[in-house]
Amino acid sequence: MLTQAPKGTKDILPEDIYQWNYVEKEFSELCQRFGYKEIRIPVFEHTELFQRGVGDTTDIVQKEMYTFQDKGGRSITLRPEGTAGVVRSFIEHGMSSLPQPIKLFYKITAYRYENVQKGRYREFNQFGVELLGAADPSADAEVISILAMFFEKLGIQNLELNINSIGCPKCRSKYNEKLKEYISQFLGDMCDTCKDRYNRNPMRILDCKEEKCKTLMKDAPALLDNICDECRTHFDSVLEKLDAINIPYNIDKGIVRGLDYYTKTVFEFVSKNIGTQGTVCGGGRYDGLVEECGGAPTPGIGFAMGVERLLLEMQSQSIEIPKPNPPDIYIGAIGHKASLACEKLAWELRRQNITCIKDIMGRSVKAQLKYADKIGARYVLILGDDEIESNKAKLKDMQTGETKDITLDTLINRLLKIKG
RNA sequence: GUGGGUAUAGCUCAGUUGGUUAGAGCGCCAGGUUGUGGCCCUGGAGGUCAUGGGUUCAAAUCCCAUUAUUCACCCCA
Repeated sequence: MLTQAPKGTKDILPEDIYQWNYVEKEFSELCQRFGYKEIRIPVFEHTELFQRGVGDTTDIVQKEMYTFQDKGGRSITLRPEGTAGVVRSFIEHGMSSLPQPIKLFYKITAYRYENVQKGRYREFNQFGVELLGAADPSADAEVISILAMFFEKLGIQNLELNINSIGCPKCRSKYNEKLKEYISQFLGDMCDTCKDRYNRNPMRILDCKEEKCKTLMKDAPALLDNICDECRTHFDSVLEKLDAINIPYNIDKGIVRGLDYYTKTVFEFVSKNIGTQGTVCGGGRYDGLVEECGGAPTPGIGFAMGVERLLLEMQSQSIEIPKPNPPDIYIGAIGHKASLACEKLAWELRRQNITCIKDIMGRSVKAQLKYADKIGARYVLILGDDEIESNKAKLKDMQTGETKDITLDTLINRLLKIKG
């Protein structure tokens, strides 16, 4: 146990970190290109924020939160997602009096106590965007287009965009009545969880994977066919805008996001080849959330993307991520005098932005060369007494194996030139 | 919370019907004359055979439990 990371957590090792750095950088750059600014929010919040924001009836709040009491007796929860914290920050810092809309993005870890499987961990990483203060369908389309462009930028193909509208509270309560009426005739034949859902959140029954429930629900009225005129117009307009920028989508009447705050547009990008947890990202509109959390009524829309799933998908599509450059030069020293000269030289090279590795093991020349080879150094310079005397050294090109005489004074310029 | 698979060196894996001191490849470290990598050769370090019980003269091997891991259900990113 002592030497084992807790269940559902993972080290990201030095040999893999370039992949994370790459997608993080690409995401940040793209968001900024759309006018979004990064926000960093706390890893933990007051538990009630998530109870209120994510919703008391959700699985996340009911059984998946890392909740504990701090030494001051407060109930604290590790964030299970990012939206609630961002909304809290929006309210706390009075962002409604900044020029609207507020466009934010973030890169966070999140925590859910669930059983682990492929593409699902207890500590996981999300990239997210929240757009607050814009009620227009253009906002929905913009947020979705960030994702489409992000995938395009990374070279990811064939993710399916599924989209739906789950209406506003008004049409949803009407629909819930209608749905319950439909279900009531054979409620007795459904699975236990669905019986439970019937009272708490009947819409979830549409999502049940039990065969018997599925067949019973086959002819159930779809929410999308029962939303009010305003929601319908909004939805049609979102689709029209997606068409205008050639983003393909499937209308999926079955999408019911698992968080209570969603209204109107909900969507997800799904992969078929990274296992059963194929949702790479999901999002939607949450026009009631800011008010629910104590702010002025403010529309909002956003998404969250699972970075582990994103990387899985990139691997499954064999997308190559640029690897970091190997060291420009390795400097080896023989003897005391040389090692002092070597310190000075390495310092100067590094100051000039040259990646320089030097011996700190006191190894033999042969071992130093071996090491330089293993770390992929482009050049090797060996310094001994002779070189210091003559102020000349042999610079070895590790790719060709050639060595050339070079005066030490010109080394830096020479390397800078080679680097381009 | 539920079900299946798996657990031997840093990594990938052998290990016979239970039978001496548990192996290989890769990796790591050192060496193969005086100051030069890759290939080759030699040597070395590194294992509580996941943990705890049980059966047996004898267990990495058979049985039970626990833990971890993995895949799936549920749910989600």
